[in-house]
Amino acid sequence: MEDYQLCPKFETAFELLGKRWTGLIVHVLLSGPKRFKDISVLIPSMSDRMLSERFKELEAAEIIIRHVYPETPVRIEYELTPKGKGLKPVMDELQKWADLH
Amino acid sequence: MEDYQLCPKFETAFELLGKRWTGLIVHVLLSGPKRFKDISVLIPSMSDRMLSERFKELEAAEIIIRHVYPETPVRIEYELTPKGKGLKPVMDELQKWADLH
DNA sequence: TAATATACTAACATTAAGTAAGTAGTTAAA
DNA sequence: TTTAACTACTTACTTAATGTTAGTATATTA
Repeated sequence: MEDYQLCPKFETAFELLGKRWTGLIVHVLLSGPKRFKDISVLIPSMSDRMLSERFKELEAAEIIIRHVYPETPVRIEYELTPKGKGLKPVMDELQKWADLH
Repeated sequence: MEDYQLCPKFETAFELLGKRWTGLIVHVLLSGPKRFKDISVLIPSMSDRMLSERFKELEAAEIIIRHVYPETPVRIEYELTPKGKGLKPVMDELQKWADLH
């Protein structure tokens, strides 16, 4: 098979999105910024431990930003960066596929 | 947050594609049917054990079909089903995103 | 007879994820 | 004024997923 070569960028993308929960978290954030608790309620089968870990990875990959609002009690929100929002077409196509099959 | 509810079909899609290697395997098969060895060469960081396991899962999910050609030696090829090929737009959008970021 | 090839499988080690409980900081109720 | 409640996590431990290495079955070639 010489008709194909794997693109490294594509591989990198899958190293991230191929991790459990990551895709769902991004998908949920596409509907707007959310707090830790919001997401853990929206994806109840995911543990807090995983959410915390995924948030850190997504922040490091510059897909989300963490906003700290110094209210009482403090409010923390996670929001997609432009890079993160760029995943919308991917999610939209996946949604179409999921609906169809 | 009452402005959002997770779609079960979407969740199911991610249970599959959110597994390591699955997305890359599908992506590779979009360029045509391939043999076991071909894919293990194209994705060298993946072990045979994983490829074997993922093939079974993808076959069970009706995303790929396994063809056995009784030649000598026997030739076995894995091909995307129409359902599997339906993932092309998803992969294309992800490729665009990967190129951009 | 030994070597090579394909398409796997098995046994075991390591890493990732799941589970349950706990922490720190603050607010409200008894 | 201890007690409880809430948010955003972290820690310790268990189980599941993945990685690593070696091996199997069948056949062809040297």
